[in-house]
Amino acid sequence: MGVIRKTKAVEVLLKEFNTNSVAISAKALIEQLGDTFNKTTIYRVLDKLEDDGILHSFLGKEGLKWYAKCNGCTSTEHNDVHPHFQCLSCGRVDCLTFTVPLPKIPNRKIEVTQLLIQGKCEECFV
Amino acid sequence: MGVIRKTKAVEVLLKEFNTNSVAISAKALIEQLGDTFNKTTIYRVLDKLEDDGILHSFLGKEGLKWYAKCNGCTSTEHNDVHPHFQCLSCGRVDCLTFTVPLPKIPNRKIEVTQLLIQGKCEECFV
DNA sequence: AATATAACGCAACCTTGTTGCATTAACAAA
DNA sequence: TTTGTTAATGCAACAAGGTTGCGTTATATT
Ligand SMILES: [Mn+2]
Ligand SMILES: [Mn+2]
Ligand SMILES: [Zn+2]
Ligand SMILES: [Zn+2]
Repeated sequence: MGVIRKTKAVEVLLKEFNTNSVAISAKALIEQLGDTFNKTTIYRVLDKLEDDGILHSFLGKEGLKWYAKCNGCTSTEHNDVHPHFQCLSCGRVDCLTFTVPLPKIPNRKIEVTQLLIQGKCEECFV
Repeated sequence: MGVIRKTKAVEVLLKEFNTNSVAISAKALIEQLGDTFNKTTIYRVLDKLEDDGILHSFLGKEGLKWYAKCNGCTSTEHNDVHPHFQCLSCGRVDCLTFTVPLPKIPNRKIEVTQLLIQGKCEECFV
């Protein structure tokens, strides 16, 4: 189940995702807020916000867990699935708005697709 | 640098990938061979075989590291990059032979793309 | 204000993977 | 075949990201 009480931690984490439009890793949030909140709390709040359809998560480089705001998802329906882009120079990660059409794979049922594109972002691309 | 001496561990691991056509996780190899070889050895041999262009690696569900045989790669050129499919029922992972065309992303340079498709494999798809 | 319990902090733990170092074994030269 | 070089191994200790259990705190309801 998701968030029930509007605690300080929920408030601060939500603000973090509302002021930044990029994705944020759990690791970065702990580095940034670890003095204010215990890392267990941060992991738990992120998890609950994902349950609520407010955030979605995905794995970046080296298997690190990243979170970003959802668009039009609910606790019952997580529909906004999309590729993510990770800059190999500055580390920045963001959501891409397009979807890639996959070819039919015979006799297999596709349930999830996760696409991570790595390269140089607008800032780092000369 | 890659493998220089044909040791027992190299031999056994290579056979593992030659008799199975699927991908194998480092974790599974350690579970299977951990009595015969130290896990450190297994990790190191896999790493070297990848350097040699004999194996390629990628991250599966939950950030676990998987390895599979390369086709036509060398130590200097790792060209066979492709999507992977992980069955959510039986856990089996294999390489997909197609490539997905990505749209141009303005002002960004794409260097790597990793696509993991999850669902039900031929065996588990009813 | 009193109560119920969701959320928290803390410590201890788990898992995958890595590092340093002494020992062993592959391989080629003698 | 013996010897010498050093790549590869085993072991123990560590690292990092994340999880769990439990006693305490604070939010929300009455
Ligand atoms: Mn979403
Ligand atoms: Mn390859
Ligand atoms: Zn960048
Ligand atoms: Zn399957």
